[in-house]
Amino acid sequence: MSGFERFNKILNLFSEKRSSLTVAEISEELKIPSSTIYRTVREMVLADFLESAAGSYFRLGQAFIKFNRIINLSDPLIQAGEPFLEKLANENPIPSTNILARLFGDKVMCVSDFKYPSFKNNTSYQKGRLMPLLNGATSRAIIMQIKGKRLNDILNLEGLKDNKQQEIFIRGLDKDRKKGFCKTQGQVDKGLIGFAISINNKKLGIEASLSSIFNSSDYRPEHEPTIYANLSSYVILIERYINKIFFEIEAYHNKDLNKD
Amino acid sequence: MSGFERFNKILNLFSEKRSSLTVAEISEELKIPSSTIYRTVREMVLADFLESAAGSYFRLGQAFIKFNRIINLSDPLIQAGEPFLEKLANENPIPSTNILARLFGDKVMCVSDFKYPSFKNNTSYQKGRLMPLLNGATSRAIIMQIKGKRLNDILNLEGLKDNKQQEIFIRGLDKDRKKGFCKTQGQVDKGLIGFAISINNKKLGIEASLSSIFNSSDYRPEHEPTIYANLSSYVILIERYINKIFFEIEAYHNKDLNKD
DNA sequence: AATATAATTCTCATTATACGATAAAATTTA
DNA sequence: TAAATTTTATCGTATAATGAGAATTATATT
Repeated sequence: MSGFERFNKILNLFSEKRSSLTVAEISEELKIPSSTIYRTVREMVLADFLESAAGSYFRLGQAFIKFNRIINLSDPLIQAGEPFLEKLANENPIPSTNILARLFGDKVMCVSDFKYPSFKNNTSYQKGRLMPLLNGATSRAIIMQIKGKRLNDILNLEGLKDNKQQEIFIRGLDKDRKKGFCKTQGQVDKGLIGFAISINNKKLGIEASLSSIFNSSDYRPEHEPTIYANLSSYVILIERYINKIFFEIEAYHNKDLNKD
Repeated sequence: MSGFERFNKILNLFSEKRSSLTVAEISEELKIPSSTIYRTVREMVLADFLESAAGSYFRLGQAFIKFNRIINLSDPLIQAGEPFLEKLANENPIPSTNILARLFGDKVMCVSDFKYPSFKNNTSYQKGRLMPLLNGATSRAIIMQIKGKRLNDILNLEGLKDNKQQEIFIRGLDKDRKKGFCKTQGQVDKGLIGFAISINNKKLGIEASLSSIFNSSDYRPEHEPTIYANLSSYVILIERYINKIFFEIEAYHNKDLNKD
């Protein structure tokens, strides 16, 4: 096992449920001698990736808060989209959670969310959380941007290996792509209904979606036109803003070049 | 340079201002051959610490969003304190920003903040941002919990090496500690005035503070009693809640032991 | 479409350094 | 204070990281 691999494996032992670990526990989990773990953990503490807590436990360190902040301040999608989430929530005809999600490699992650105060249900969608790739409107509106070999690779990775099932899934995506939006009910959380539209920027490598999630019990068919109108117009605004950011980034890079 | 050190150095090239870099740039900055950087970057991309963006640039990856979320959901201080920040803002006599900050190693970091809607000034205090260690009430209320050799080490690290200056600074802290609170004006941001009280939990290794920041122009001396009353009562609540969490964590660990 | 240029991966010999067993030291608990 | 646990240090060895350069792939230019 290489140094970096070990580093990564140690970090991935931490979770919502298990937020602190002892060296002995890490050593046991990874089947690696504790003398080695001690050395690695010390390095990680020194670099703020871990911090020592009470009772010889270690937990995740401030480096993640720091780097997360940098992402928040610089991610084009978050920059462009976050300001609109609250407005979208206010304009929706019924209480909603509104989500910006992005494809990272082969995972869909929620990068920003705004919940209308009176929206009761606790959605699975929360900033920083990985989403099921094949379920829910949020993810579908992202996956439907991907085609060909890459789509097949991702579907295989997600366990959809059966050729017939894959074909059905892909045909469903094709339909949604033609319609221009996704709508799913209860695929991720029971009692919820979700609507989503794709956000895309090739130049920045952004494959994302904007979605609104409602309680099925609040929802009536006559709401649908407003929901789509809202999503569509905000997606246009967001994509335009992302494009603006792209040119700013490019200008910044070019400025750098001219310095030399 | 060791493998982990390189990994860390690469990450620390990223900042708010410089949020994406090419391999060539990294190689140039660190004076390391690009073949090596390519290999390391590839590993980091695979583990989601970096992601490739447009134009052969790389930026910070989703791992930081993920781990940041785990911290948010599990950090005892954030769990215990965050729910009170909005209430504190509402109860303060004038518009304020309210901050939970913590000592990590030798750095003070804001881990949560709530700004009252009509509070105009853009404070330097934001979640995820490192704070100046020797200035501002927020930091002072943390530093004043530390004594002896450790305090000296930190002061030296921060550049306060002159013995006489150190003595003056420490005597100031002693006074604040006796008073039980800190108050500073314009030390971090001009035109702002800050009040802070220490939060402490030895068992969990938490050295923190709760603070309220106001515009100096809004502030009148007659506000002070209310400000301190608010801060004090919320610190008591927060410390009590942290203690409760400590026992929950302990119970969880013990449960684990019994499994074997 | 063809070529030029840049970006990325691969190969391989060398050396550095990460590794783990064990001992020593420091810290915590009884 | 002693006992136990946690953490650091030591050191020979094996392994895995390194960097130069070639080969491949992707991107840009004409």
